Amino acid sequence: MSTIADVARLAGVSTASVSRYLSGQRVREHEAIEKACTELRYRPNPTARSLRSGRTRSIGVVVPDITNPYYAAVVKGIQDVTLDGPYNVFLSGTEESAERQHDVLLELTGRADGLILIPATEQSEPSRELRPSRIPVVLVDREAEDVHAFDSVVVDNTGGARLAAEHLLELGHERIAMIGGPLNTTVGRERHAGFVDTLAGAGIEMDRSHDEEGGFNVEGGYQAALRLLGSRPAPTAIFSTNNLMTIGLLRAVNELGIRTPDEVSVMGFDDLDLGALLTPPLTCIDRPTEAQGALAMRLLLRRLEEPDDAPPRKATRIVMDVSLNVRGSTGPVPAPAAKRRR
Amino acid sequence: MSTIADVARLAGVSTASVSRYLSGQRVREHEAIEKACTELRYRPNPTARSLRSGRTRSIGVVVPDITNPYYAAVVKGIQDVTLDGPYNVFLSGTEESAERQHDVLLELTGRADGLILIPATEQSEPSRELRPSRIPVVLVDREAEDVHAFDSVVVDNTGGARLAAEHLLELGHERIAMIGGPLNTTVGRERHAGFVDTLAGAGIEMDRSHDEEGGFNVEGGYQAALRLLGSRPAPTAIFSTNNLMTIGLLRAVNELGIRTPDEVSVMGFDDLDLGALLTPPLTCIDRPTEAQGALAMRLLLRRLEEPDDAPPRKATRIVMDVSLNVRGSTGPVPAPAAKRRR
DNA sequence: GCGGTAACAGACAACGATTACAGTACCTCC
DNA sequence: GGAGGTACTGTAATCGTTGTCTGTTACCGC
Repeated sequence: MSTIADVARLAGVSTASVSRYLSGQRVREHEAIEKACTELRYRPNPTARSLRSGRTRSIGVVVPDITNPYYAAVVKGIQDVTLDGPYNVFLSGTEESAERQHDVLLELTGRADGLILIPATEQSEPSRELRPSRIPVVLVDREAEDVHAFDSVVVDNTGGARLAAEHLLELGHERIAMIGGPLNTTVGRERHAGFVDTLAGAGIEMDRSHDEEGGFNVEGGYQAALRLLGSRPAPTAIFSTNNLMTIGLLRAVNELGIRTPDEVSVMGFDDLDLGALLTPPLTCIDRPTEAQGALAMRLLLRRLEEPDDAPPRKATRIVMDVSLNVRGSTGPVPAPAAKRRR
Repeated sequence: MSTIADVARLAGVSTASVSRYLSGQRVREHEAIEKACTELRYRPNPTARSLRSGRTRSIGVVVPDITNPYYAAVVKGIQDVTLDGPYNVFLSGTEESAERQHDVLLELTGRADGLILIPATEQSEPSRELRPSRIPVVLVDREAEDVHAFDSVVVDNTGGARLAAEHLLELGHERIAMIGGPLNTTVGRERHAGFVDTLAGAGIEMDRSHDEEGGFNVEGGYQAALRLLGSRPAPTAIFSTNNLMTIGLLRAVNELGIRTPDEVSVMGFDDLDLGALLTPPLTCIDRPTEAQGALAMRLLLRRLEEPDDAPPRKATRIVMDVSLNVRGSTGPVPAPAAKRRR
């Protein structure tokens, strides 16, 4: 690899002139320099630039698991925004482990100018690692304990859960179950509260045994669904509060040979990749995914482009709307027959 | 951020001693240095290290589209291997564009020690960008024109297509259609040849109108499927040669209200995320995904850890086996009735 | 012809780490 | 006591770039 010194020598000027030429300043020998650059196939060394300038021109993106289509979509949204900019993306996975997240954050704060983080768990308070380094951070999907410390992009979890509850109520369901996430996460809490409170507002108290927790993963959703579908009286509708648990739920329904929506209505928070192609197609709460990532990246860019002496700006918190996507997996309560029987 | 000089000052030693301490050499004042390091929360600046050592401790991973679950799985496999190593991962997307791939490669060759590349298209010969930089590259899934230039990890496309053809033949199908990929890609060619040749070997010539091309994307698969399902006589079985086109195919089948496998058997190359949960569950050619990524990363690590003066090693080409996963979407040819009718 | 001022030039010092080199202390052994 | 070895130390050069500082030149108006 040739260096700026090689170019300078070939063009018969100083390295300073080459540097100036590269940064677009007027330079007398610009023709000779340009010629030398192409001849030597010169590309400035990004590492040296970073050392000198103190900016790495990289951002770090930390997700729990890239194979989760939701996270992949967020990353895609981020990439769409970075596309024409100067920033490259470091991608790291935490596997939902607080310890690993700690390591990853420590590593990336040294290598990146800014971070987009989907926290693994909320106990794993990222403030400790992140505050001292002073680099800007945007949280996506989940929030940190100290909401005001970082910019964040989240969705209206409470509202989404309310939409789900209202939809099921409208269909006439009363024995309604939910598969929630851990209540020590904001997302878990909000979706739980939004759902339970809406039911309560309609005078329906959810049976304790119908209030399951599935750990936001496929297996947890599957086990929870098995318990729900085996309970008597069984729920006539089940709301799963994230995509992975919905997959577990569908697997359980499938294995038990239970018909949807004739015997039980099911719906999820988050669409599935093939949600529309399932039989019946999945009713769900839809939320923006790529748009969430894109928005997070724009927030981050705004921070990165701020001059160092700019007055500190308060953390921005963006809440994105979700919508109800009614397809075939929810239907009227299979009431009369089933009810009369007992 | 504190520097090695700060630590040295606080510990009352030279920067050289601190550096030696950090690299594990015996140092007299190691206690004072350790204390100073923790007190100042010292973390060595990776950029400075890179500049000095000439190694960035990063690798670049270039995929066409991270929202494709197959590519996401490959990335996951790569991450699993990097987990405990010193390497960080730059992730870039090419959006299947040769031009964008060109830019990305140019950018990453300057910032990474090695590259794992899933080429966007094969016309976009990556050799031109990559050869001069001398950094090791491993190709995944698709190959470059000059096979011997780079390590690669691919799957047995021909064998997979053969398995698919044999499966359909065993079920008694004769009017068999395929939705292939572009024939200017190795993958497209191999899957096409494997399928067509196997049919021919059984004395079955595929109708020209049943030999569709779907561009390896959802829309292409959908359009091709519409044409196939509308053709007369319609095929009794359709083989789609990648996951995206399979989604398009399923969408078309769904919209037209055609029953599988009663009216038409469908199968795909690559499993789908929810393939097992579809009704009927999807028969497909299964291939390793995360394992492909992990293997690629190990190949790359081997190159990266080679001393600079090592004798040049020939390119390694690894072909991974695929398997047939029979589920419900393929069945016996709906023969008698349909056949007799004409 | 001269002072003043653009408009550019090159030398050199950073940025933060590593490492070759050249000490310097201390110990051992004759 | 001195030679020679061991075990460490600090100084300074280096990686490739950029920005500051200090020229140097050309051209302007008077």
